[in-house]
Amino acid sequence: MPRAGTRPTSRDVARAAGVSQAAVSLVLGDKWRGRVSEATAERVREAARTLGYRPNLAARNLRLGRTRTVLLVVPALTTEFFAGVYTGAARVAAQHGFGVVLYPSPEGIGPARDPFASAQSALDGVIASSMAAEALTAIRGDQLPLVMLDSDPEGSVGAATVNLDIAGGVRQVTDHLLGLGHRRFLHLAADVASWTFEVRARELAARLRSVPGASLRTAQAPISIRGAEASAEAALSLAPDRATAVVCDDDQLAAGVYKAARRLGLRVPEELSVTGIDDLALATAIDPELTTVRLDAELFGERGMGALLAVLEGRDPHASDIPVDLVVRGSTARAPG
Amino acid sequence: MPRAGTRPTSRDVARAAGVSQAAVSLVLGDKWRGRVSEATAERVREAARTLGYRPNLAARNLRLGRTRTVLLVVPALTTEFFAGVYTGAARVAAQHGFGVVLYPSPEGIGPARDPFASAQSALDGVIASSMAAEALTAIRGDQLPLVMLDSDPEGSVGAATVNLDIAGGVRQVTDHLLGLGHRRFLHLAADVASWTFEVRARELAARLRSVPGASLRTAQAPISIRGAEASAEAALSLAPDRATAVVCDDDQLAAGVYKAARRLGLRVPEELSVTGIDDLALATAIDPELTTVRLDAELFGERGMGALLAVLEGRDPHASDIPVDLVVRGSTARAPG
DNA sequence: AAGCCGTAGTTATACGTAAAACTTCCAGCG
DNA sequence: CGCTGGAAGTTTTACGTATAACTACGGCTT
Repeated sequence: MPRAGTRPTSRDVARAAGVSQAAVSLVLGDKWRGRVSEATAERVREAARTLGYRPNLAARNLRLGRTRTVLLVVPALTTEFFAGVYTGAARVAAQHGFGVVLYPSPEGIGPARDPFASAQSALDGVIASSMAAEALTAIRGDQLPLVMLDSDPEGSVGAATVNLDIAGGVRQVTDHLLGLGHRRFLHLAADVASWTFEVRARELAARLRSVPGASLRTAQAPISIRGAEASAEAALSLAPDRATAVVCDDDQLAAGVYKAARRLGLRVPEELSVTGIDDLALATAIDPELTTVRLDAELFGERGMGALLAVLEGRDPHASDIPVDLVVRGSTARAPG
Repeated sequence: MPRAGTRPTSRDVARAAGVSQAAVSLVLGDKWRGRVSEATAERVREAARTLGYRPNLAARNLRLGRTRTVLLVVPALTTEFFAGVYTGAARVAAQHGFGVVLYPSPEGIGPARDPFASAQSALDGVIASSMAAEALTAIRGDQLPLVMLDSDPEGSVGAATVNLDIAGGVRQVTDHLLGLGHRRFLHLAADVASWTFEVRARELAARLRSVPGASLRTAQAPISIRGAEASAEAALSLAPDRATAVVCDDDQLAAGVYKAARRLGLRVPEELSVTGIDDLALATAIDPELTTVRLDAELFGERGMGALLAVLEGRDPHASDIPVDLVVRGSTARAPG
């Protein structure tokens, strides 16, 4: 009989079933074939059920030296994108008996010097978005198996990388706008130092360089609607050779451009075409609906977890970029004039 | 010298500092006053530093019988609201040496029968949103300390509750619209069985019952822009006594109403006033900006964690509702006619 | 009949930490 | 001078699990 108020242990189950603790461990761990008779095994299972036995994870983790838990490090969860990444990662993890702990970037959460206060040694591996930069050094110090999301394949020596084909998406957006006759571009860039944004800038510039008569201006903005509004309003005020198309680093920035356009009396898409990246719910909430690049966040998370599992099992995390799709909606139209 | 490839243990630190393992535990656990000399303590700290020692959490948890980790159960993270709740909870938790594990509602994540596959016994307590209903029974079975967010104070026997003053918010919204002359109301309700939504319906109905000539119609919709659009379009098509004000259960639903209004050729706010609840970024992205009730998600999370800490320490989690604010923007105007 | 093997278990141990209980030494007091 | 008491440690144990190593026994082969 287990002492009241305490959770039953495998020893309590053993006592109830009239066997040794080892037998309980074997049966419940599904390692009993040829070691325990079917009748005894059933008695053990029955005892565990009636006592409501749950193995103590701390003890198991200590014994096994691993936790079957991985950490997902993401920037602030201000959009549903990383929620989707989490969902995908957690689904694949669950299929393999793993759990995923979500670690949104500090930003006032705790002692920033130790982003892993709650996790520390209790992890088997880490999946980290390149946007959560400051956490990386700490991870490296712990030399845990690491998968980087949307990060420079060259720069992340040692770590596996899983990337979205952002370059391809930007190419599609640019070609779409060029096809509509646009030549004067504004790139509204996120003011975050992260590879995934560098790719956007690089690809857009590269694409436009090959087009005679094309011009590209760049404005930086914090990733928020208000921030984008201010930045875009300033950039679009230069009347004479104002841009006719604004390529934004993400959908939130695009929503800010809508507001700036409204203030300036510019109609979207007649006088100004706007594009985003992400395809958030926001993209269809605003009017006109936003032409954007759809990123499959859940697939991204699934692939990330898949790669980490591969690393953990000593397999090769063969990385190929995840394709993205241009979704043409009402925010882009033929260039004016 | 610790064997290569393995993390150093407290015994390794002890060896390096020339003391016993117990001394290391005392020093690093800050329980050494009067038990270990300052000089020895410093030697231990130095050794721990140079070896890069991190205590093994599994061992500590096993020894102490607690994990200093709590679970936050929330519905899907499709808006930034629960991200804010997490941030607030995690901040307070960190100040008390606790960690918070986020558990977004299953919805295809894992074996739904066991929502705590990754957590199980490794928890000291749970904070759960009433919107994540199915998880509750499982929690109850584990009889962990529990704090419910936005849940019926009567219904949640035994558990502490922390609530937003949603009723007050609905009252403010209704009074605002009544003051603008509106009498025909449509309530666009979330089709989720949860106390926080029941309160909205009850309070709105109660308020309007006391107003002569006021009418209230209700339409249900899934919490998404598309869902709200379809539901609102149907409800607003009844031409003769169509509602002039739509009170929505949250901002996403309100965004759907905008789209329905656009399809029906109704101008917001001239012909139709619309209100939301939450004050998400979305509220200022749409045009006109949305009149809504601002909920302080971070404060909500802080209070939730505070209440749980109180329960864990045997104190009284004195619960008072968290005030909310009506934010009047461009989506509400005088009733037409 | 001796040896062997498969079945059905048990006993013993290790994981790393925290802390209770013990030891040793020395200073100070009566 | 013997005794007390505090300082500064050490030794030991327990937490609950998984598993390696061992035992006991009956049936079968040779």
